[in-house]
Amino acid sequence: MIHKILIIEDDTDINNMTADALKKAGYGCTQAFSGTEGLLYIEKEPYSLVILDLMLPGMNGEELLPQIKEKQAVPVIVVSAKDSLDSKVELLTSGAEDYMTKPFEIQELIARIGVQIRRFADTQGGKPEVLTYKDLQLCLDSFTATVQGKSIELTRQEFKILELLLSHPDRVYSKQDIYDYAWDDLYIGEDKTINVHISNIRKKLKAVSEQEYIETVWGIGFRLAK
Amino acid sequence: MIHKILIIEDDTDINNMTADALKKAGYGCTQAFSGTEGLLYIEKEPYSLVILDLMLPGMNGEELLPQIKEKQAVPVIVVSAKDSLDSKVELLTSGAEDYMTKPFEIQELIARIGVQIRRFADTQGGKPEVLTYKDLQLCLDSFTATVQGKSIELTRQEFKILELLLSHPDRVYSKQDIYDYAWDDLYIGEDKTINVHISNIRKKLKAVSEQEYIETVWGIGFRLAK
DNA sequence: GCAAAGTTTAAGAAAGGTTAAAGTTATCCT
DNA sequence: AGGATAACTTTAACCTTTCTTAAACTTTGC
Repeated sequence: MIHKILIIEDDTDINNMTADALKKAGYGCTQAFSGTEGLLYIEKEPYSLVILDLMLPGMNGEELLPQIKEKQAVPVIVVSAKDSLDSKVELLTSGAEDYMTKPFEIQELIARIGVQIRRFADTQGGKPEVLTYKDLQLCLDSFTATVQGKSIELTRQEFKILELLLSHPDRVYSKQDIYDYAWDDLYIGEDKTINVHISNIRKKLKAVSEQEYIETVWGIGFRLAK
Repeated sequence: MIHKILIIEDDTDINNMTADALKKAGYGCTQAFSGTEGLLYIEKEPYSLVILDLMLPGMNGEELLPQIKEKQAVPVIVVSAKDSLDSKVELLTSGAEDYMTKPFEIQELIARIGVQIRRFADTQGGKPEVLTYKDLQLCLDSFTATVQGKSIELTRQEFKILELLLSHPDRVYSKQDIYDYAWDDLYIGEDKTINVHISNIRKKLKAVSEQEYIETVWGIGFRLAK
C-alpha cells in the first residue's frame, strides 16, 4: 500500500524539494501552498500524514492544526523556524504528533514520517490478521503459511503474492498488479519473473496438498482456483 | 533493590537537606526545583516515590499531581505550609498518598516514605512482569535474564530486543519494528546494527544453552524459533 | 499447426545475513 | 575532571538465501 502525504508549505522551493524526496522514498505527495488550500485537500480525501509549516500566509499553522484534526484523524508533523521549547510543547499538546525546526535534514524528516505512519497504523489497526482460502492459511503478523495444519516455508515475494491473491479470492490479478503489490520499487524487466514465482509457490503447495490453488487466466493474469 | 525518590521542591535548602537525609537512609534521590523539571524526570524514568511541594513557581503542585499520576503509577507524598483540612482532603482524593505540613521532622518523613513504598510494593506486587519463552526468562523490573536458572548478562539494547520478541512469540519483527521499540531516538543509518545485536544475543545464549532461540525470517526480520 | 502465452528447470546475480574486529560514544569510578 | 570500562555502531569479508534470467518445453486458442 502506498501512503499519501499532504505537504502544506508556502515556500515553493522547500515544498518541491520535500515532495521530490518523499516521492523517492516511496510516498505519494499532494502539495498545498497555503493553509486554506491544505484544508481543501483534507476535506476531499484521506491522507496517511500531513507535514505542516507553521509560518503560512493568511491562516497560520497554529490555527490550521485544530481544523485539520477536526476533519481527519491523521498524524501531523509540524515544521517551523521557531525553536523555543514553549511553542514545541504547546504544539504537541494541541495535537501535532511531532515537530521539526528549519532547516531540517530531509533524511530525518523521512525517518520521522516513518515512525508516525507506523505508529498510527498500529493504533488504528483494523486489519485482518489471518487470510484463509480453502485449507490454506496465511498469518500476516507471524509470516507463516499453513496448509491443512502443515506449515510451509515461503519467501518474501511468494508470501506477498499469495497475500494479494487471498485478499480478493475471486479477482484476477495481472502481473503488473502483482508487481505493484509485492515489490517495493517499481520493476522494469522480464515479466517472466512472476511466472517463476507462481511456479515455485505451486510446487511448494503441491508438496503438501493435492488441491489446485492458483489458476491461470490466459492472457490476463492469475486468480485463486474455484 | 535501591529505591529512587524524586524530590520536587523549589526551596534549595529544604531540597538539599531532604535529599541528604534520604540518601543517608539508603534511598537514591533526584532533585527537581520546579514542577516542569519534575515532570521531565517522571517521563524519563520510574521512581518508587515522589515528594511534592505544593508551593511551586510556575506550575503549582495541585496542577502537577494529576499529571504525575497520569504518567507514572507512583506514590506521592505532598508537603506544604497549608494545613487546612480542606486542602488535605482534596489532595488525598486527587491522588496523593500522604500529606505533611511544613516544618516537618525529617524522621517522620522517612517513616512515612517507608510506609508508602512498602504498601505500594504490595499492591503492585500482583504483576511479576516476567516474560518466559522455553527456558528463557526475562524479568522486566529487575532487568535480568535467566536461561535454565543460569543468569546471563544483557546490555540494554539486547534486553529490549528480547523483550520485544518475547512479547509476541509468534510474530515476526522487522528491523524497523525493533528500532522503534528498542531505541528512544529515531535512527537513521546502517541497518546492520540490529544484525550485530542479534548476533551478540545468540552468542550469549549459546554459551549456556544448546537451543535455538532467535530465528531469522529472510527478507522480513526476526522471530523466536518454533 | 502455429504463434503467443505460460511453465519448468537450472545457473548466475543480487540481496540479505553473520561474524569478528575496529572505531566511537557513553558511563562509571576514583 | 579524567581515565577506565562497557556499550553501541560501523566496517568489511564471508556466507546463505532469494531473485532474475535464459533456455527448453508445454499449453492454449485461432
